[in-house]
Amino acid sequence: MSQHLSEQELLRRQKLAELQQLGINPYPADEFKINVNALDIKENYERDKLNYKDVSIAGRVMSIRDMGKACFAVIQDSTARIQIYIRKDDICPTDDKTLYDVVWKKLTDIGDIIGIEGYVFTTKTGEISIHTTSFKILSKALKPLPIVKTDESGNSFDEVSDPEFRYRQRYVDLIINPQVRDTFKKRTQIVNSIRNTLNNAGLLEVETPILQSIPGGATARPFITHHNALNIPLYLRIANELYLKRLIVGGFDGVYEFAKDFRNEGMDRTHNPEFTVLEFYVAYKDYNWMMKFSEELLEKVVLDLYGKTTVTVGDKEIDFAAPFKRVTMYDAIKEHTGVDISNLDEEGLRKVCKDLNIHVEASMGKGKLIDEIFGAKCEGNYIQPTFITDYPVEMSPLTKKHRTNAGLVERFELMVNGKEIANAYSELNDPIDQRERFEEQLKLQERGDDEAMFIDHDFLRALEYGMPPTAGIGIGIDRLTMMLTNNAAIQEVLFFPQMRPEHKAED
RNA sequence: GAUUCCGUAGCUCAGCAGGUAGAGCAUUACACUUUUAAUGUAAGGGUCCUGGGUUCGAAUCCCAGCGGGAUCACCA
Repeated sequence: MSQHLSEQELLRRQKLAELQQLGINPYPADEFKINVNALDIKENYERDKLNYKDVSIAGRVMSIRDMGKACFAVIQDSTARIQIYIRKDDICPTDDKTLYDVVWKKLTDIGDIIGIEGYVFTTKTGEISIHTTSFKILSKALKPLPIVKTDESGNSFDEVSDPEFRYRQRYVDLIINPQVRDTFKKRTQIVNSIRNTLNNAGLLEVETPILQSIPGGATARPFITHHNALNIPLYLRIANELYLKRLIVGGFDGVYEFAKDFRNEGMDRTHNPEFTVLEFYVAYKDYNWMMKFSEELLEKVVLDLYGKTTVTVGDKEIDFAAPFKRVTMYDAIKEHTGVDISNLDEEGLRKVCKDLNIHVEASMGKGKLIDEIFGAKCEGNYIQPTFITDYPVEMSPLTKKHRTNAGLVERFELMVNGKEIANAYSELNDPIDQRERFEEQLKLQERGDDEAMFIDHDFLRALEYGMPPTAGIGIGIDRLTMMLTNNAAIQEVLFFPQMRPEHKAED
C-alpha cells in the first residue's frame, strides 16, 4: 500500500528526515510555555511596551519573506496573525549558523507550527512584530497549505472557495479563512448567550435520550438503528419534546436542552441530517408568555453578538428589537391570498389549493393543506421577525386547543427573513385529548402519511399523572446562526456538514 | 429524487474549430540584515475526476459512473 505523494509532499518528508538527522525532534513532547497571544500583543503593545520585552508565543507559519540574512514571517495562533522578524545573528550568536541557515531557512515551511521567544517592536513600516531571539519547530507539516494572500486594500488572492474542499477539509478552511473561524465563534456566542438567559431565568439544563424506541415530538422520517444486546430497533431522535415534558411532569418548573436531532430526509443548503434545536419548557406559562419571553431572548442574543438589535442578512436589514409583530395564521392567509379559509372544510381547502396552483397530495389532511397554503403564499413575506399564531388543530397534535377559537390551537411560529426559526405552543396536558390526537395521527398514517406520529403510551401515562399547564418552544440553532452570521447555507455553520463519502482507490 | 452547470499542478484559474498542457501564487536554487500580495534571476512539478466509445490522434467530441455547486420537490 503506497500513498501517491506530490513533489512537495516528498520534499517535506525529506526535510523531516533531515531535521531528525540534526537531532531535532519535529514533534517534540515537552510543553512549550506561552506567555502571550497574538491578539494581546496587537491590542496592548502600543500603550504598554515594557510588558512585551520577553514574549513566548507559538503558532502556524503562514508566510515567509526571505531577505537573506533576515526574514519576515507571519505566524497565526488561535487569536490572530502576527509578524515575526528573524535575524541570522540574533538566533545564531555563535559561529554555528545551522539554526538559521538550515533549520529555519531550509527546513521550515509554511504550515509548520513553531514556538518563538523574543521582544515586540514596531517595524519602520509601522507593523507590530516580534523580534525573534530563539525558535523551535513544534510540529512539522507534511502537506502544503494553500496560500491565500491579501493586499493592502483587503483583496484576497487565490482564496480557497471550493465548497467541497472547505467542507471536507474544514481544518484547512479554518486555518486559511479567518472569516470561517469567526462564524463558528459567533455560533458559540449565540449558544452561550441563550444559555445565560435561560439559566438566569431559573431553567435547568438537562440531557434526554438520543436513542429512542419511539421517535416522537415531531413529524419526520427517523434514522433506524439496532441495539444488539436488547435485540430491538432504536431510532435516533427527531425531537426531544416528549422527554422534556416528562420532566415537567416530574416537577421541574423549567427545563431546556440544546439537542442534536436527526431526520432521514433530503439534504440541501438548509437541511443537514443532524442539526441542533434548543427546546425549553416552562410550567404554569402559556404561549402568550412564551412570545414575550422568546422575543426578549432573541433581542438579547443579537445585542450580545453585535451590541445593537439589527442584523444584515443578504441585502436586508433585520431588526430584532422586541416586541415582534403578531399575526394569526388565518389573517396571514387572508392578507396574502385574499381567501378567508377559517370556515372551510377539507374539500373547500383542496379547491383553494387548486385555484392557487399549490401542489397537494391525497394523503394530506386539513391541517397539512392549510400549512401548504401558508408555506407557498405567506411565509416568504415575513422578513422582519413576526409571530404567526393560532394554527389549525390538525397540524399540531401536541398543542393545547385554543381557549376561545374552536378548531385552532395555541401555537405560534416565529418567521424571520421568510423562514421559520422557532415553533412554540401552550403544551397539551389533557391526557384524554392527547390520546385522541395520537389516534388522529394513526389515521393519517393509514392514509399513507409516513411522517405521522407514533403513539407514545409512556408519554400518555406521564400526562395521566398530571402535567401543569406549560409553555414550550423549539428554536433551530443552525438556522438562527445562519441568519445572525449572514450565511445562506447550513453547511457554513456546521463544522462538519454531512457529505457523500470520498471513495478512495485502494492500491 | 428531478433539472442544470462544474471537476486541468499544492491553491486560484486559462487552454477546447480534436494534434500527447500553460499562467500567477506556492515549491527548489542563488542574491538581498525592517519587508509586507517583498523583489530579481533560474529551475522542477500534472493518471487534464474515473471507465468506456468515436478518431491516425481526445484535457477538448459522445456515453456511463463518481464527487460538488445552483434551482426545484420534501422538510427544520
